[in-house]
Amino acid sequence: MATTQPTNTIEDYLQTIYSLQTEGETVISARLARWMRVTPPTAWATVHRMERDGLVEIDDKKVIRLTRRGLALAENVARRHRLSERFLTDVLGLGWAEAHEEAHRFEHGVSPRVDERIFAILNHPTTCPHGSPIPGTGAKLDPNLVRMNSLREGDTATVRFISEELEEDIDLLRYLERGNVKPGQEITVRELVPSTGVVVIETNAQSVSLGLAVAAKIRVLPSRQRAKAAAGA
Amino acid sequence: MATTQPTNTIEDYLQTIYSLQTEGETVISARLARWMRVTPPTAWATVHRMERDGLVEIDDKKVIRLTRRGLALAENVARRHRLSERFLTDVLGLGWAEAHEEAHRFEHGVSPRVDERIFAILNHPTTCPHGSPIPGTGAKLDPNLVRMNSLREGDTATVRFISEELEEDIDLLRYLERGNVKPGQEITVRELVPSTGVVVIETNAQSVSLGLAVAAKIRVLPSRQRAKAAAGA
DNA sequence: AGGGGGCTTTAGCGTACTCTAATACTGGAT
DNA sequence: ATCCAGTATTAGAGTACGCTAAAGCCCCCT
Repeated sequence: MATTQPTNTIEDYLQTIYSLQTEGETVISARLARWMRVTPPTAWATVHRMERDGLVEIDDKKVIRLTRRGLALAENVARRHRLSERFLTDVLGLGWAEAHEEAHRFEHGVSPRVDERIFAILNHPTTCPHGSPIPGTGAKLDPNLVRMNSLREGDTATVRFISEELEEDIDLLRYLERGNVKPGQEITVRELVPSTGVVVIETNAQSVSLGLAVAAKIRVLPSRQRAKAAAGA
Repeated sequence: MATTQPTNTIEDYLQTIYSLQTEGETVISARLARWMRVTPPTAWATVHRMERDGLVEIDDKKVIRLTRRGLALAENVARRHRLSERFLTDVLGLGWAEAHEEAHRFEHGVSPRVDERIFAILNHPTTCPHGSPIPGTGAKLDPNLVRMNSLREGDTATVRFISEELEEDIDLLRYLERGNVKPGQEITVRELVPSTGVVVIETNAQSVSLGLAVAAKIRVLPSRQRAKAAAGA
């Protein structure tokens, strides 16, 4: 059962599984391997250690799911991560794009006492700078959000959420930051031709091009809108 | 030569060796083992890995000394540690006694960027809350300081520095905090009888008793003073 | 001289985490 | 029916760090 504190590695896995799971993705070992930048056997072994320790369950289709205990620990890690991001941007003045990477190192050193103090100093924030809700605050992803790739040309919407998955790519984050594709920003879809695989949006009078796979991991709140198909997964 | 980043463990050893070395103590493996709370064979193996990696040298008397490279890394760790302590107390409002323990976890997550931001926000502090100089600021331990156990009854002095070694004992730190034995505090020696092994001092009208071994690890700046013997090691 | 105590060092082990190479499985697409 | 891609899994290895048990060393004190 491993009563001891999870290692940094295990904390990272917990956090990743948690993010994928809450974003409605299926978690399998191979995906974790890519995300964590380790080889498949490494991820496999680690996930099985987690199963042994009662943090996850693996069903017959090899889908990994957090147990109650794993979820509790994962929420704790995610909270520290997102709180750290807020802290690093709002108090220390780090860039929006760098925050994720820095928080990744920072989060492991945040004790409950420090968590509590940071939370207070930030005035009880409910989301990280990229829009993910901070566990423990009661905040949830707004179910009215829609994936950006499901908008149609001419649609207007407000950016609300950048997937944690995209945050792993700091160059992409920098590109989004330069293009102002950040929570709160209003956008208009200029071009969206599925066959080209590209969506072009306008933010603050600048035009930004994104691949559809990327757009699918950005969630927006449509403005007026003749409701289109998919909202969820 | 290990170009890779030191592990947290190695960072901790570097920091400990650095503290002992700059406080004028001789560093041997057994002492590190006690400080790090590991068994002698563990400390021995770790120190030898450090030697292999060019961080320390071990002379024929088994005394461990930082190499140029080890020193540079150690200063970096010590800086992050002491800066973290300042930050945790001054910005986050943690207690003086808890700061060391918390900083111990915190320091490993502080990147150069974060170091730089914290340093700026704190307005370029030169010491940690317990009086240790922060490397990189040019600050050094004042050579006029004297170990508290070398004072005589009736002497008055100002506390300037609590050894990092004492900081490992959080109960002792709490005791010192309650008794106001902190940098900046003026004290008067009420009793100091070597045979009893105890020194009794007065701070802010309260009386505090300390063992001589502890007093030897607290440095003070004597006030008027008919100079007594030892000042250094 | 002899005995301790404290320190060092070797030997042997165990866990976490990482890799490469190679072997299975599984579910489509030809 | 077959083959391929992606995935899972086994085998074999290596490093870092921890531990216990058991020698060795050295120096000091009686």
